[in-house]
Amino acid sequence: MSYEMPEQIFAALADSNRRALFEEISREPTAVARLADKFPISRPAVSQHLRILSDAGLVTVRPEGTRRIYAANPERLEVVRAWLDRYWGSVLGRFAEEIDRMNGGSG
Amino acid sequence: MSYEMPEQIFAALADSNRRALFEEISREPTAVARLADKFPISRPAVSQHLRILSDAGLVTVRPEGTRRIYAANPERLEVVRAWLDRYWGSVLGRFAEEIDRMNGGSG
DNA sequence: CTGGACCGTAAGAAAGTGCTTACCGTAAGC
DNA sequence: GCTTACGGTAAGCACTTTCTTACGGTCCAG
Repeated sequence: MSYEMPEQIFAALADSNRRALFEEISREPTAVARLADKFPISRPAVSQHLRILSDAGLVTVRPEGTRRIYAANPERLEVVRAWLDRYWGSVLGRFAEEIDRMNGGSG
Repeated sequence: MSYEMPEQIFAALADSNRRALFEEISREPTAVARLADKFPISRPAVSQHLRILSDAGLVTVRPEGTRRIYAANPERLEVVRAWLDRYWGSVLGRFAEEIDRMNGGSG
């Protein structure tokens, strides 16, 4: 396949805590401890979620002293949109074939 | 919240077998046994995936004799697109604020 | 009614996920 | 140096997911 599989991205976004973290980070680049304060999970749990988001390319890190500031990488969501567009393209393509067939295009 | 949470949809699409099943079904409404032939998993496994896709509203069923024909419900993906749009809206909103701030909008 | 095709569900095994606590390394401040 | 704040990672646990086989129910053909 010539397009990137959204495997990790969908998996990353499938968890509501991760989606919430991602949206929070999108509002403002944030350090880990601060995220752990805002969410009802421990700091290591936050770290682990951030790891998954990072592996999916959805967030980036910037060290700042002892802190690590996580920022969103919204462009990465283009992969999802591309998947949607491609999907719709093929579905609409099939729909067009159907219409064509109903108009006697091949029968 | 005034918009529907894409919880189940993202979860359903997070599995690659399920995405593949969904795309296959989108190409053409298909019976369970036929899907089981096309995929490297057992028929019950297919049934279970279809259940999850069905619960997420991504597919519909139509009985045909003893067969059950599964068809895709592509409109359901609008929930994903809506999430993306809403996300981008807020991100771009923040970006605009940033620009405004750089132009001395509030400082 | 009997036989065969189709399919959902139950049960159980194996693997994966998400959380916690405990620990260790690194950077800044005294 | 010593202490404090910060955060990644390991270990272990509970829960969930995903698959299998086994079973039972439904519809059509004869």
